[in-house]
Amino acid sequence: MSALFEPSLSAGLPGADVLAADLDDAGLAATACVKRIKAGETLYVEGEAAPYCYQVVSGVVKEYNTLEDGRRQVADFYGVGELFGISEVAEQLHTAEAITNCVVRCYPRDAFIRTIARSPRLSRHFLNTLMSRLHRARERMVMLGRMSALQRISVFLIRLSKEQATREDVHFAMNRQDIADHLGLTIETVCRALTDLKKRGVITMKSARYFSIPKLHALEHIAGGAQNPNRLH
Amino acid sequence: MSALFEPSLSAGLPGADVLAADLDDAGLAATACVKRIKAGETLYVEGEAAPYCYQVVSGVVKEYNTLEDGRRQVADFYGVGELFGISEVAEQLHTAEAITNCVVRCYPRDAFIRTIARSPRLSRHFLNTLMSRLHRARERMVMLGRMSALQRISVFLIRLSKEQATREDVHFAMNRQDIADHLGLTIETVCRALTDLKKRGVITMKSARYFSIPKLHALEHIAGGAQNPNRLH
DNA sequence: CGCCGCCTTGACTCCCTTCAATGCGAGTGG
DNA sequence: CCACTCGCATTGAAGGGAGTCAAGGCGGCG
Repeated sequence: MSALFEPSLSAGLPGADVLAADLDDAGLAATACVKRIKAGETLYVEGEAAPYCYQVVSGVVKEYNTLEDGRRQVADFYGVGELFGISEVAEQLHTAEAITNCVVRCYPRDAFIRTIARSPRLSRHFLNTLMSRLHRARERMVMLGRMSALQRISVFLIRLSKEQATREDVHFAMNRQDIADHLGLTIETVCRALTDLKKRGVITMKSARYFSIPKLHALEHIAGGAQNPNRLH
Repeated sequence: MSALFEPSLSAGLPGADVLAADLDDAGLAATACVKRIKAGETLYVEGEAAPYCYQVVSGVVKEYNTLEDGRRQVADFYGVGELFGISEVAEQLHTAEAITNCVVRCYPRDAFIRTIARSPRLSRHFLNTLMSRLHRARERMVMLGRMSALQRISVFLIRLSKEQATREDVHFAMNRQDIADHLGLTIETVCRALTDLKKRGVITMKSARYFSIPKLHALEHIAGGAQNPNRLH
């Protein structure tokens, strides 16, 4: 479907995980199965047993946590090639849901970990994946803990733009609610921030799901914290 | 000095990292050196080269990022036994500073990674460490993105209490500013939340650096999101 | 005692949320 | 082709939680 995130892989940007080919070499391909899930369907739910871990073959998946009151925090979005659904315990820590129609490869968790640990090459690769995942999480902590709504949106738009390796007609695979849940905002605040950026001429939007960045420099300046925090309203 | 975090290690709670003994076995001890740093001193700064990664021998270390305007986001606090200062690139992503007087063991980064990857046992152990670190980061994202000040403080107090395995005279190794920077709040808000919990009788404090939890259940209830978000003021 | 760093409290402001209404595009059926 | 609907996105108005600014309070130490 949409090519979201794919460019990041071919470009070698963060997002490239352990390659399927590598896993094949290690004999994991035989144990893996492939699953198709439609947009909006849930792959697994927080708390349930985790016999498998997954890799996106096509489409985009989101992982999130739900609070008692129903609000959600989207931990991350995963695109083609990315691994997800694996943790130190055999229990899912998040709920995973397909944002677009998806194809995912499922690896039996225990065999996966055993195989990875046995191969120095895979170990190293997977360690790097985890460390860079941790890095991403840390960057998001800064965003959630210390940035204004406008800054968060700016950072997010820049990220999408980089992943798709273009400043023209960058695509939102996720809806406004998902963006809000990812950035720790409400859907209204997301809209208002986007409107604000449009009014400033920093971005343009040909539809709700596509934007361009005519003034990347200005966007980066806002994202970077600009002396004047560039608040909303 | 203070025993903060130590109980967590003996209790096997998250926090126990690759054991020094294991690293010794792998022949890394020979390459490691030990360093003493006084409270308040900086071990490394965001952006500089990262020839080493570290493990806390005694004391408590904080890792943080600084924004243009000087505000900080404390990514994590590390206690005895925990590894820190390692990422997928040979560059420090955070600034590390000693909160108390500390002793840390320094491992040459490249040798460390190579050795880990070569040993299935160490690989597996380190993978688990990273995954649980990622888990912690994700939990903090929920906290930063979706919780009120009172909830964040409650979660933090519970965490400290668990790590020190007591509900009596739990110790803050860090000052209020560090707590604020960790929880994405201001120092004043931290104080007010603590005062609020004291007024409710949920916690008591014999001094600014020690607290007890007479009503753990109530604290957990507040941390858990309580239908009524139990806002501040 | 008096200084100094850290902590606490108060008053006010403001960004973001909340609540509510409207807009808009896609799909459907008459 | 158009009316209708439904989900999603946008905009407006009002209120509140946390930030900001400012003034003490408290404990440790020379």
